[in-house]
Amino acid sequence: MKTPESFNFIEDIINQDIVLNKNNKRVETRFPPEPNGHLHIGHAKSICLNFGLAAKYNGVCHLRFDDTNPTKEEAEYVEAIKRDVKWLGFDWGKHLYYTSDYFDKLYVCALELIKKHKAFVCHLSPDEIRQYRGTLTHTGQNSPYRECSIDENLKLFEGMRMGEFEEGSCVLRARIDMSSPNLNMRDPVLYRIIKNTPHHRTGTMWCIYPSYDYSHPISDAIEGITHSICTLEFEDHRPLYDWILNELSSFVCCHPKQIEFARLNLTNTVMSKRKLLELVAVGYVTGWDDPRMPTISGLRRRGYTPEAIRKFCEAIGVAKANSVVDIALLEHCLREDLNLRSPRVMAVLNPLRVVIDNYPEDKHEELDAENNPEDPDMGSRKILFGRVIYIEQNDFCEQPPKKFFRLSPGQEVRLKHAYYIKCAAVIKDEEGKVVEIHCTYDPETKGGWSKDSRKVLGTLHWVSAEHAIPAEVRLYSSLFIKPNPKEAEDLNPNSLIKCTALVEPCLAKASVGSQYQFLRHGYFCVDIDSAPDMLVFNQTVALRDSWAKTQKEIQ
RNA sequence: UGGGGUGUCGCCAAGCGGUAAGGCACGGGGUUUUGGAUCCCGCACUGCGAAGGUUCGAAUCCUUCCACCCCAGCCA
Repeated sequence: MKTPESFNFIEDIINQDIVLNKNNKRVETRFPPEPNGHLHIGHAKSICLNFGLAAKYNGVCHLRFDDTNPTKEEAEYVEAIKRDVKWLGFDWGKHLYYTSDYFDKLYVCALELIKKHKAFVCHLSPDEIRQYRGTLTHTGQNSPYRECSIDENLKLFEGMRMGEFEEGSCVLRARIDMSSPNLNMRDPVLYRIIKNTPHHRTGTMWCIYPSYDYSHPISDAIEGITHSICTLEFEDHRPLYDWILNELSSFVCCHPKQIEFARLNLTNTVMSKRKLLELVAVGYVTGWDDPRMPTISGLRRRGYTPEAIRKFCEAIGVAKANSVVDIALLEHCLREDLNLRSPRVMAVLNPLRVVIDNYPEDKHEELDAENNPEDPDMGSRKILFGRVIYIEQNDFCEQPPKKFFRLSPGQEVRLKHAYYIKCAAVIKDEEGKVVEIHCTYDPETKGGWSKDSRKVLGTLHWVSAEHAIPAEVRLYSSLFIKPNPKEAEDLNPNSLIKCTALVEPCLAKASVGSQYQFLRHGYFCVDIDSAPDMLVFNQTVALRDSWAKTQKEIQ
């Protein structure tokens, strides 16, 4: 994490540009998603970076949909992306753009390149283009169409636009250098023909579409972007980005600076659109918003907060080294945020029936329970106590290991907000499994305090058998077993475990999305699958569990 | 084997010639009506991919080497 005085390398560049009075000290960035899929936590890094930089330098950040390939893009994704960016807490204001807004301008620029003899229509087949391009170690060969006259090219390109050629029969190419060691400079494709696939915004108005390499620098320049931030794999494209803007300098007003940074990788998950799509398509997850997915919609449904994600993006820093961030850092940022805002509530996931023998049969009491020890302003609620309660199965052990602070024969524990109890008898089934225990309580310890201030080691959560309501709880762990998953076989078969829990009655009217801490378990939120008669909770993240560590040491 | 990048603690990441920030993870302790939270302490003892060199002084400059990542879509 950076100290307040330290800047990341992009900020260093911006600071220097400001000192040199570049762009009139203006800072303008953009987040340019292609509407061909859903945003994920990796995009969040880019969004936080671009919008964050703009905010920090009193600039603006545009949201621009890079919609130059109708065969892959859909309007539905546009709306989903807007929703996600907004949810993350960023506002593009009036700066919502589409590359397709610039198709006319892009076309005129292409004409200009042709007139300068810097672009030509090439009739080589895709396969031939590949062959002519050469390899990493061998230079390419000039296309036989490279020396066609300007007038001929103008005519042909116009023909392309008019739909006179079939898909794949020809393309517009830049005329740069087939012997360049940088393959991107070997006469790259600027326009290709796409017929029969209407564009989600321009319909059938165009049958030629600009490539990323061609449209991106021009779109940036049109919008007056000062710093065009992208990921590392575009580093090789920067000479082309600059070449295009230099050749078009009389047509576009400014020349943005392309800066590349390392994309985010997280342990135990995958980030590429292809792999995420595969998880959805194969049905390993229920959809893009499955709570196990690293998509923004998945994280949102899981119960992540925008604040936690932003904090995380701040914590991981921005640099050029390829890296894989430990998912534990994301979870740390999440807990840090949820700890302060989540009301505490009791839920028993694996119930064990407890009868308190010396508690009157028909009696029940209302007890006070604070909603959040971190925040007194969140107030308190009443909880109901009675003769029969449920505790967690693993909060009882007949023959406890060392350092077991919970209920066992002879050991006194506190029921949170209620009374001290002691185990008096254990009832088992034929197989020897504990099915019920009988306890006695100390009436002098109401609220969980004793006058003699005797110590109890453990405090257990519980619910009243008579009042608790059932709820489905979905427990999640990482989608992949290995920190750096490669194949489907690295998938975690137990990434989702469902169970039926007993929860406090106050949750009966909990609304979808609302977030709670289930005491001693973790943070949970109400899932959209909830029905009036059956709440469904997603485990957002478990509480840190030092007992689990101690147990491992003991073994 | 061409070009472009990157290598600082288990994982991120500051450092920009003056003697290795911070966060996560991990370990120890205090406190605690969540084995939560919180607080304190420890955590790169000539070490910054390696080897040489320049310098009073090098993670920072120079040289050579090594490792890893990206590029041969009419995808972005």
